[in-house]
Amino acid sequence: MPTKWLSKPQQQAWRAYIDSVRLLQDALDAQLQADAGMPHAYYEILVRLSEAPGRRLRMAELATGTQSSRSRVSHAVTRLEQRGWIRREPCESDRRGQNALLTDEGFAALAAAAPGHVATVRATVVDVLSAAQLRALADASCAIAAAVRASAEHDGRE
Amino acid sequence: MPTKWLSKPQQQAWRAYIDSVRLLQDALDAQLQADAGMPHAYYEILVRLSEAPGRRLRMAELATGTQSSRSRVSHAVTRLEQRGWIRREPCESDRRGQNALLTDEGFAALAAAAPGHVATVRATVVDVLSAAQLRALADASCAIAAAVRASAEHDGRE
DNA sequence: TCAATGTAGTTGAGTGTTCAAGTATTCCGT
DNA sequence: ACGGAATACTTGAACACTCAACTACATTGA
Repeated sequence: MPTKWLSKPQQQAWRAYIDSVRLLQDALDAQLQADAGMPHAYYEILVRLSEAPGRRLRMAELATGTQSSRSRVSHAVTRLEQRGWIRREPCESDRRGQNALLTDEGFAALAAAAPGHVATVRATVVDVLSAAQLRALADASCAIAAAVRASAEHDGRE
Repeated sequence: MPTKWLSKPQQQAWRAYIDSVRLLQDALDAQLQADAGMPHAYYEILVRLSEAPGRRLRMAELATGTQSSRSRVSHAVTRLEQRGWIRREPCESDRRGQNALLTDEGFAALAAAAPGHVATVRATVVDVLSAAQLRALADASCAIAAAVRASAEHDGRE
């Protein structure tokens, strides 16, 4: 099957999108690294844990919750454990499992980092889009996420 | 100033967006790594060079063109040079400068990688959104990119 | 002309991510 | 009950990126 290339407007849209994504991610990482000493991915891990009952989650849940690989989470938790922000504990019901548990220090670090992060998110995304634009962005994002998951499944099952 | 937290719909939109971004970037990297042996960032470097007159660009232009830091591009070009896909050459007009030049092998590698990449972009983004959605995504992206650049400038000048 | 300042690019150390391979445990079918 | 397959998680090596420091050249202004 011959490749169906992108039309001009499609290509422009794609580039605008992917460029903005790179800029935004770098900005988020830079802000959190400078002000809170952690990359954005780590911040998201702390957020998930802080919202979980008992501030603890199975490693796999943490991975799916943050759209990450198990390996990534495993390494990240190791790092966060070294800083005293997370503890590991064995899982009751499944002896293969581990829970990651947010410590009080971790919660404090998250609480300290949150205002600056939210300010950045507002300054770069939420406050520069109209409500309708933000909704449209969310809709498109859901469609994209679903498509990525679908195509990953496709690849997996052959 | 007390932090102005995100409203519920704002937070949902933000999470949908940032989750989809992570999924998509990982998918793009995985596809290109598997099929073409390079990460997405390297692919974009080759694309920029392929479109430039004489297939060559100053390092700094390459950096701004790919929304990257100079350091990132410098490391990447070193790596791509080792694979024979890029060559460096001194710049005529400014003896501090370097041009990155896409080799024929590099162009061939890009040509080989392009169909698979475009297919992924279609399957995950372009073909799953309506024309209107894609336009909306592009608009939002432009606003985001502008805001990121503006806030970076803000930080820089103090 | 010359010193000060700015710009272009590189480098190395430290950090984060991926990939493949590993261990340990649980699940499933017979 | 038991052997094979699946699941949960970790690990180490290779790779990519960041940050700060560095060299080299250019520009500015007195």
